[in-house]
Amino acid sequence: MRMTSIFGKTLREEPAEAETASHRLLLKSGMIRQVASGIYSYLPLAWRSLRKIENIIRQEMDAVGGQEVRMPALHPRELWDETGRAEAMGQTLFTLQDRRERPLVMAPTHEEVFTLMVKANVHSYRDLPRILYQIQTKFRDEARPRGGLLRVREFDMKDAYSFDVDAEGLARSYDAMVQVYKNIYSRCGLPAVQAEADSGAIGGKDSHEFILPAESGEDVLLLCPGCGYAANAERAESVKSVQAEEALLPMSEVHTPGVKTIDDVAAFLGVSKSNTLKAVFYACDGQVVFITIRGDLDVNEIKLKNLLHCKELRLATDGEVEGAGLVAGSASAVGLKGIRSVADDSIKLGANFVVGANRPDYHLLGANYPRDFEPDVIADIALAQEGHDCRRCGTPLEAKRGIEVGHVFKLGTFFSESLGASYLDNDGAQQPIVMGSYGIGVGRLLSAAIEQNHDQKGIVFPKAIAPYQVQLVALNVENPQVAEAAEDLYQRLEQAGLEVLYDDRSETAGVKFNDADLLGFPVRIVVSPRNLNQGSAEVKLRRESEAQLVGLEDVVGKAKELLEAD
RNA sequence: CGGGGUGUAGCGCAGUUGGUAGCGCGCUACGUUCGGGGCGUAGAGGUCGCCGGUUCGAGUCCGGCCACCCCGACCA
Repeated sequence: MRMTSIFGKTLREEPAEAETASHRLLLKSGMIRQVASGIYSYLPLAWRSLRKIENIIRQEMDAVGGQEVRMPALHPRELWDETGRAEAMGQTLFTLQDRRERPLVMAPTHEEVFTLMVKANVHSYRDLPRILYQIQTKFRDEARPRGGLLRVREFDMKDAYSFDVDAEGLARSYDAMVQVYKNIYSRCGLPAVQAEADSGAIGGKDSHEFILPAESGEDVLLLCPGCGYAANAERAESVKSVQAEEALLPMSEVHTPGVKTIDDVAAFLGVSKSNTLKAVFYACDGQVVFITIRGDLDVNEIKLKNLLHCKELRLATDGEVEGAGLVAGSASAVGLKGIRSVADDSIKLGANFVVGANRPDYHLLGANYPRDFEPDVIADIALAQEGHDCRRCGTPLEAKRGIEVGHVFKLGTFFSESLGASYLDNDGAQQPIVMGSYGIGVGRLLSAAIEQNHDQKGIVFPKAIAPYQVQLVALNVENPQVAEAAEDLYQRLEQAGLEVLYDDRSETAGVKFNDADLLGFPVRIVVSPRNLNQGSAEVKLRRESEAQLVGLEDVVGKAKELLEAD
């Protein structure tokens, strides 16, 4: 392709809208164009890269026996009502009506239609296992699209679904898919970390996310440098310190005028925060829930939401707290009646806690579980944080922001049971099909790859996903010798099967070099009067600063060699 | 949905007390220059986000709306 022919232009000035590196570089290089919030057009360079990513995904999926299919993006809403997901997805689901006012949805994912298709085509254990996938457009009305292609409302996604006879089969499919994902990231130049993830209210038991550490990411990853444990902060567990054993003291009241927060209580009474219990009030589908957690810890709302099985969880309003007869700032579960009470298991790790006295300006000393209070449920609902110790090896955990570049779920039988997808086992008994689901966003992978691979001057494309492999730069194209040599080289490079973008514009050297650095193809070849005087051209990798002079006849070989070694 | 910000040429921006809209980049033509965004001359390019109001007159003042960006909440 010639630079004078290609559709799309690089920008000289920084796009004002873009803050994250990949967004800025995608706009500046003229690869994408925004149409509306979270909706983008892809120009030829971006599209070539996206197709390369898709093909890598196809190759890896096919290698484990995945079969590519194609599902509709438009679904009848009743299908989503049947599994309850229309309600669960809420406003994220794009909905519309057809001319007869029948409700439809623009599909955000495809568990339902895949399950139905399998229901129609799988009847026996002999038809299993299967792994099906598609690469197709998804629609999600995200509350806040951001970061260019990082979070958008319309995007191409590879979604795969596994269908097995039992949990053991699912485990095999799941492991195979995990390996597929690792291969994909490695080929795309992404050091993604496999992390334990929350599977959501409808997901099954096991779930992992693949997270690329990056400042621009939206997720928080907790990593153990000691043993490699990695988990999304939504789900991570950590060691809660254990207080030294001490004899139980009787409860006694203490006057604490104006003291409300845990910090104030600990400071006023001269105790550590882990010697206090904190009361937090949530509204779970409108019902006030009383949470008790040790003062040094915070509530993980995802864990709490999963525990309570509620659709909507939020902090209770002041009105709701008062209405429930609770005293904010001096509340505790001691003597609590008529309100659902949940506690973090940290209440067992210590004794003689300071708690609220349930009347303003007073606290209680020497509160002990279960002598003085007994919550309805005790579970791990604490937020793991940086500096907490790893559950497995005790090393302090590190926190990193990251981009979720893939998510795998063990779904179990939720969808097969709600939609009636079953098979006959070899005893002739009906069994629900056991499912897994696996997703990768193609555009997010591209932007993540750029987040990971760029420098001050521009993109440094990993070779497998670069729109072109070679940028051929001719300086002084008006010079007939340069034009002739560059044309000849261009032909020979293409004949050798290399993908070349030939910069045949009459621009100055600075413009061309800056554009070459911005676009960031792996190999740059420079033809100029200076090089031609030595019968040579210059060959250089984008990620290296030093070029080498190579005889014109050897340039094609050198370019191939560099690409293979890269 | 809460908080903050921005809408003027393809991109980046200026526009004073209200008086018929400007700069840089890019684009077109010509000339010059030629190894890291060179220079000159001449051009083309605008419903000033939208609607309403005030006024002789609104990019500018007032009211309403819309869009986009950032932080947070949310995210099967």
